[in-house]
Amino acid sequence: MSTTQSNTQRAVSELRRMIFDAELSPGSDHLETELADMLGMSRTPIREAILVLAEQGLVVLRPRRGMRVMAISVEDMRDIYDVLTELESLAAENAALQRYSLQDLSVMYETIEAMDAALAKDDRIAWARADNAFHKELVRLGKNARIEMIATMMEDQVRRAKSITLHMRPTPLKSNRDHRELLTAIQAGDPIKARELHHAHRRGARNVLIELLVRHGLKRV
Amino acid sequence: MSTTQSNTQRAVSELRRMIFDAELSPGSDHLETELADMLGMSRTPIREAILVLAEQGLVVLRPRRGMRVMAISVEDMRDIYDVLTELESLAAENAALQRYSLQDLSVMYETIEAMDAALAKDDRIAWARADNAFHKELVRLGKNARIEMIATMMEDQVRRAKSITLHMRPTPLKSNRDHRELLTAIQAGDPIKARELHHAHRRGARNVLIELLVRHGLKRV
DNA sequence: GCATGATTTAATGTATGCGTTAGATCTGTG
DNA sequence: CACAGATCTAACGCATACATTAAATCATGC
Repeated sequence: MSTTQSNTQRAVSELRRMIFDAELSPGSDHLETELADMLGMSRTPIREAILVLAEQGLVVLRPRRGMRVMAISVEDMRDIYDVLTELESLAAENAALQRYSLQDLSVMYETIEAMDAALAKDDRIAWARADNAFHKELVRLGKNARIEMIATMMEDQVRRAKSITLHMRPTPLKSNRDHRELLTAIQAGDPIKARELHHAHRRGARNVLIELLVRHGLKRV
Repeated sequence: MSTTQSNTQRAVSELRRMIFDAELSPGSDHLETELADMLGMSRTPIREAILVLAEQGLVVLRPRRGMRVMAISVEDMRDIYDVLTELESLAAENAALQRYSLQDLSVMYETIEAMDAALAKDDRIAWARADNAFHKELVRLGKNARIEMIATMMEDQVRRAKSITLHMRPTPLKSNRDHRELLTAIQAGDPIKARELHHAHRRGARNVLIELLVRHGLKRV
């Protein structure tokens, strides 16, 4: 590959990965020097990466105390899901307005198939991956670059919480059904129904997730 | 003041101001060295500031060609207003659910008074300031930190376009009426109505703005 | 013991220098 | 004149050095 990426970019993606995988635990503090040693580069690209992560809402900067990995509370969770619910529902509405062909909707169809296959094998990881792909594709079909960007940001912020709770929840049969219905509404060019279906779907997912966090006493993840 | 702010912070706010005031014109390119000279500091804080601005969607980074000030197209405008419409409408709904007292809503009331006063004097600048204050307060009352953050980001991105078109539009009498009605709905604790009123209000504002841009041939601002 | 001011420590903010390399310019050829 | 390759230029990416200063530690008087 000719695309030699900069140390700053590598620092950003590596730190993001470490945050998502909880190698840097939520709430923990990290000095620039520590991270620089960890990633084998000087403080300069680390500083730049930290600023980027702070803008992405993944860490907070505490002068003289390094960066703190953002911990997500139940309230944060609710706020984030509310944003996702609204924006993705608009995306669903807009997608329905586009009168996409079956061809255009093939990716979406494939993600649903993948979700079914994953459930059949009881492979939660694969299921989550396909579920994410569905939501991502939905947003893409909505044709609004800002929504894409914001949805990605919000998803990033709840990534840890979602992976923690992934194995706690009952078999998500309803999710697969919801996705199929939404695809049908988009195919049929019914923006109102697409919006309503997706709104209810996300709202339901939000409540399941919050209930899980509360039940398991996960105040901050 | 004991709060000595860093050069990076100063670079961020100064560059933001220059972008909003079009001292750095939309679409223009600027090298790190040029900006460093301009602000009287070394490249290091400038580089950091540029990264922050890029994450805020105000500039794009073009390796070896400097930062380019983001120019907003009519399509961008539509996308941004759609986001604002959805999220502020949710904020309005949530605000109505809070059952705020008259006391709690006093700021909102004051901004409406200020809008009326500004219109009476035909002071567009003051009107715009009060209008912004109303929307900001509305979002605050909705109690969702992410929505506050996103709304601010979206408003920043359309700031230039709004100030350019401020004097082109007919007297915005309807806006003031809309705001009053919304306040009444929030006071009355009617979330459905609050949402619907605000949704229509924002949608209307979006259309007025887009129509102005198109009519005046402003493809990118 | 405890509070308060002095001292120390170390993390940060910033400037600087330099190697790298993308673009720009130049040069010679078909 | 157009174009490919060689050369040049300068913007950038990064490491490093150092001054600054917040926090921690210590010393001292009550």
